[in-house]
Amino acid sequence: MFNKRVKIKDLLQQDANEQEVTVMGWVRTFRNNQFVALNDGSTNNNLQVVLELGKFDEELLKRITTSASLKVTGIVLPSQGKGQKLEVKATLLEILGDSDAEKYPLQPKKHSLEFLREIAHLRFRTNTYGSVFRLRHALAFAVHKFYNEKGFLYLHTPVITASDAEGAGEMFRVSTLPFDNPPRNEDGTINYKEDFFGKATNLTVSGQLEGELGATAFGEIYTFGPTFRAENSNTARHLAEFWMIEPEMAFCDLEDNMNLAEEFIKYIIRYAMEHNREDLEFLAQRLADEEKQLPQDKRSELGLIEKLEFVVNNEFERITYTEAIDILLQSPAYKKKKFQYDVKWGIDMQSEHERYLVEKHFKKPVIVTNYPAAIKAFYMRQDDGCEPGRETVAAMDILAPGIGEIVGGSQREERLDKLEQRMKEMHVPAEDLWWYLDTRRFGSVPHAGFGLGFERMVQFVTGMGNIRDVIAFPRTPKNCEF
RNA sequence: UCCUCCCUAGCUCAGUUGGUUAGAGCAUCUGACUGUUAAUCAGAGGGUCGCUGGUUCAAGUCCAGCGGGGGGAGCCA
Repeated sequence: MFNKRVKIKDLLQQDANEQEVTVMGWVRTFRNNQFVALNDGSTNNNLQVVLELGKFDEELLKRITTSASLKVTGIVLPSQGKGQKLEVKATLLEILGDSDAEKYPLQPKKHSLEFLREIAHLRFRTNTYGSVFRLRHALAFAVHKFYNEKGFLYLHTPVITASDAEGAGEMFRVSTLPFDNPPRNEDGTINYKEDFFGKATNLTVSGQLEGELGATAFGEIYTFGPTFRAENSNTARHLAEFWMIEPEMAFCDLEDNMNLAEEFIKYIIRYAMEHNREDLEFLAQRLADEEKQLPQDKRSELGLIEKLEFVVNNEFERITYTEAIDILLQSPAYKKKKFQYDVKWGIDMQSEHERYLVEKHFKKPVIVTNYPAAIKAFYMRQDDGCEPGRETVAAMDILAPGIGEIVGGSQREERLDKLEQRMKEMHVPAEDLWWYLDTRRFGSVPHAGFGLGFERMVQFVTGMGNIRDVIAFPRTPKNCEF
């Protein structure tokens, strides 16, 4: 019978009622041969278990080492010590699993995130990752809660896909062919007709195209699943396997799309702030301590919680691409030639430009809309009435301080002729996407959607600087451990 | 993929112009103490200096290649 155990988080919220309880967890520290700091993952706050001197066998006490797992039954009493409101005076103590202190890599001391990343299977047992992953859970739950309350249908789009048409990046090939000797056509190319699906297949880079199929039947749908990019990206904000949320709405234009994205982001942040306050406070303190070592000018103006409150309580700035370029051209940074890359209408904005807009100029999340058609995807709706040479599309990117692009979306091109013409221009094979084009053939409607990188959202909320620290088992180039 | 920095004990890091037996703090172990808060005090053990090769009388230290990691950039979410 294990299910009679009390979660430490719940126990710590009770009064010291002198009742008997049973708790289970892992030892964080064992002080003075008397005090066990026990943690069960429900909170960073440890339960103090008191072992009265002489009551327990010496050999048993020796086995209470860092991360040994314990079952403790005892009486909940007001704590005589200072660090906690209550404690459990043990009457029964059972070691469920020993932990060899000489071999166990985690110690009751500060470890670097780089080291902990190498022991990702154990890092959940630290306060930092405990808070990060409880927050990740809260955010994921809030995503579903938000869309459910809005009447969106959760659509599971496929992980394996045959469409290579989206151009969102390099793809991972999925195949059961023998890679050392695959069947070949007469011209030497690989014969995918012999492959499992009878054609070349890959892991998905986006559920959007399938999402549009759902939206043009259910009205509003969202997807929330894993996404794969085989880019050789070695940065603190890229993963080869990450999670993305992609809502797609029929009868929806660019402005509706922006409104939803802004409301959505604020909702899930607010949910985390309400439900995981202690974890946020812990991470805020961690970040503040870390920044103490930085020079004054590199430190954040706002603490983590102040930053989130600011985002939740203020409107996102909304500007067009053209306005963004004008701001950059007028900026002191541009005039002093501080930018490494040149600024002019038509460029794809570089990180330094986006950072200037978000972190220096507006100091809040910014939604940039109506990008040049030439630098955006084929499915984005072409703006009407553009002057020649300045064609734009109804795209919108949300840029967040410290993270960069957190949302990318657009109103979709619902006019069949315009879509087909654009696909031709961009060499997207229309015959492979016949099913996508059918939505424009049969009852086409104005519709829009966006993708939100979930890990980047978790980074933003937790303040973690490296995306590898907000996903349980990060997949990056040359790294697929665990 | 490019630029740049780093790799010394379980962890974090010192290690001088190349020079005898490579150090510290924390952790671990042993003992003491016992209402502690990353407990404290005393002692002990613990090293293929990332790997391979080169220069040299002599390499942790200099050079080259490879591997791994950090920061920045590109690609993007």
